[in-house]
Parts: sequence; C-alpha cells; structure tokens
Amino acid sequence: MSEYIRVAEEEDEEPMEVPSEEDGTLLLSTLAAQFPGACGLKYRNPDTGTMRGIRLSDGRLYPPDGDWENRIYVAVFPRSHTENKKKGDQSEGEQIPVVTTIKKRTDRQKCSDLIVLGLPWKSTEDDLKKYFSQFGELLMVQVKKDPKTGQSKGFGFIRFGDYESQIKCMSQRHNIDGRWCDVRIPNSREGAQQMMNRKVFVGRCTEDMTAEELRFYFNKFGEVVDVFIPKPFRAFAFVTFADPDVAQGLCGEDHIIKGASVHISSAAPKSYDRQNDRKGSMAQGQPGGYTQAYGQSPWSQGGGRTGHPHVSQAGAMPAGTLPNNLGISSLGLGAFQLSPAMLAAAQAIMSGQGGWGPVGLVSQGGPNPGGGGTLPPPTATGPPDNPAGHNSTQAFGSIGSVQTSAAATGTPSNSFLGWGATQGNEGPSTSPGVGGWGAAPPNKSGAWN
DNA sequence: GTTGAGCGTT
Repeated sequence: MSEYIRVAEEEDEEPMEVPSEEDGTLLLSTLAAQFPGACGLKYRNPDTGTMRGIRLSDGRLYPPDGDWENRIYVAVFPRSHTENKKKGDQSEGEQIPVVTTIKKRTDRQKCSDLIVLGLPWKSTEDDLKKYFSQFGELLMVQVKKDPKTGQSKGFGFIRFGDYESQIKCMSQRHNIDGRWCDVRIPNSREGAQQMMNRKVFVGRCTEDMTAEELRFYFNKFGEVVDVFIPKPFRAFAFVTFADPDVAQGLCGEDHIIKGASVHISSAAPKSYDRQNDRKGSMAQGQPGGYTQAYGQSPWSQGGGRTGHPHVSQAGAMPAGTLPNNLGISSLGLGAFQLSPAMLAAAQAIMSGQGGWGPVGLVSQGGPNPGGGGTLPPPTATGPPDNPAGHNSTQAFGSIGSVQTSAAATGTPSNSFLGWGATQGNEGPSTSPGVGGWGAAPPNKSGAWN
C-alpha cells in the first residue's frame, strides 16, 4: 500500500514524490525530510476551488477519503516560515487575521530526555549512540543497568541537542539490533514541564468549528500537536502547540475563524497550589496524562508487546465536578468574560479529557502502574535541576569525534563515554550548545511562567 | 547464562 505522493512546496512549483507508509499514511517526518519545516499538507479541491487541508494526527498525514489519488499536494509551513518566503506581502490570499508577528521559530524548543524502551539486553550505550546519531547531535546516552551485574535493564535515555532531531526521532519506531524499540517522553517531570504553556484556550468558538479545522488554522502559527474540543459543545477549545512560544505569542489575540471571532488566552490552569489543598482527594495519576498527550508512540511496541499501560481516554465526566454549563449566566457575564468558559475548561481539565491537567483525577480504568497511588509532589517552583554540568553520566559535547573507542567498546567503566569536552573547546562555558549541559537552555523552572 | 513491561544510583 506504500506509494509515492506528489508534493510541491508551492502550488505552481514542481512536485516531488515522497513515500507513504504501508498503511497509506504519510509520516510528517517523511514530508519534513524533503520540505524542512513543513507542518502539514493541503491540496486544491477541484470541486470548490479552495484549498483543503490534510488531516494530521500523531505525526501522520492521512489521505483524504482514504486515497491520495493522483493529486499534487502542497506542503504547509508555519506562518513564520511562510512569511519569510513571501517577502512581506501579507494582505492577500488566505484569511490571515490581525495577528502580531510571530518571530519565534519552532525549532527553538527545549529538548527533553527521551526514554528508549525495549532495548536488547546486549545493546550498549555506544550502540545507542551510533544508532540515534542519525537523527542529530546527541547530548547524552544512557543504558540503565543493574548496578551489580551490569546487566542492561532493557531501557535507557537519550537526549538530542536540537528539537527537530527529537521530533524526528519520536516520529518513528526504531529497530535496534533486531528489536523494535520505542522512544518516548519519560513520565518524569522533565517532559511534563515542557507541556506548560503550550496549550492555549480558544474562547468563543462556534459549533461548526471542527478540530481539524482548528488544527489547520493554527498550524499556520506553529506545529499543532493537539486540539481538544469538549463535547457537548461549550464554545471553547484547547489548542496545543509544539512550541510554547507560539502558544504564548497568540495569547490575548482575537482571530477570525470561519467568520467568527475567537479569543485566545492562556490555558495554564495555574492550579498547582490548589493541588495541595485537595491533597486528600486526589487519588492518583501520573503527572503526565501528558505522556500520552504528547509523548505517545502511536506504533506501540514491536514484538508481542501489548499496549500502553496508561491510556487514559477518560470519556465520561466524573461525578461531583463543577456545576454545568451556562447556568453561570447568572454570575454576570459582562464582568467575567472568561469565567464560564474557564470554569468549563477547568472541568474539562479535571476530567482528564484534555489529556493533561495537573491533577489527573481520573487516570484510567486500570491500576496505576506507577506503583503506589501517590502522586509525586509537583514541586512546581523549585529549581530541581542541578546547575550545569553534573547531571548526566555521559553527557558529551559533539559526536563526530569518536576517538574514545577504547572506552566505548570494551570497558564499561561506569559506562562513561567520556566526551565531556572534545577537541576545540576553549575552556568551559564557551560556545553554548556544545559541551553538554552547560548550555542547557534556561532550565525548566523558567518555563513555568 | 534467563527476562520483555517499564521510567532515570549519580
């Protein structure tokens, strides 16, 4: 079922053939490999003469009506990218409303550690390094081992130097030495923090706005990783971007979508204090309902492994939540324009529908695999990160200089690959970006708003 | 020289 799909950068430019997957979908990573920065696909519908967006979900583009047919598709880029290409003429074509310019680039993401699951027992850190280097510069590689026996536990951690590498890596599965391995965002707070402020609240939505349309619309501003529209209709939505800067940049703006003016504001529930208030009532739940919202690996595991232990498709609203919709009009809408919606939003968050939410009341039907029902304390504000440098056992500056093959191959030696500084470092704290963690961008606590 | 869902000695 794999085929080649013709894609052009602009509608009138020469298309390029890009391969689809066996299931007929087109990986966004495949598209991006030929059209760097592309975040979607569209084509002109001959019946209506208008452009039609292609559904994107979990990094895969789905053929319209199940068939790519023989159309020529046009790659879609985030707006900033488009702006660069069309030198400034902004008053034409598509309905781009009043918007402040977004200069932040989508690749200015912070990377997070990634967990690699399902490793062969024999795989070494050097093996991982060799394999994952194909996606980009690696800052860290770990294989977790039994301290006594030195035997691998079958999983490890990696960290890329740039976010695009991370995205690319996570958008596919990996065969390492004969085993299918998953790369995900770890359940730890590391990744969860990056979820902060990536989600915006879109108020005054109309009922005819579909998630796909919202996704398509907001993709102009940056990669959209999730759109959530509560059901039944409650006139708001959540849009989650890959880049928190994009999300933040949109906050406070009014946009016109399908003729309606929607208002974008922060979706940050900022309810970490409230969590403490209701310590007793929060049963359990990983801090990362997040994990499936963002760090999911759609392909599950290879081999015979079965699905994820924590898949929370919390459908129903838990009892005893907030008073329901629109009875709130009695509260005086004029003064608190966002109140009703925010209340409803809180409701949605609390119920777990949003796929995140700090409290995670309902996690899923099954037992919490995290062992023990205690929710790890959020430690919202604390700066838990070590200062630069001492964090990982084998942070290394730049791949490419692999002269340490002696240490890499033979001696475990605490599995230290020993590349803290490579050639050409003029002392510490020069050249941010190399040299491991010194450059670790404005540490996580900064992302909390 | 076993195992196969998970979540990280520092």
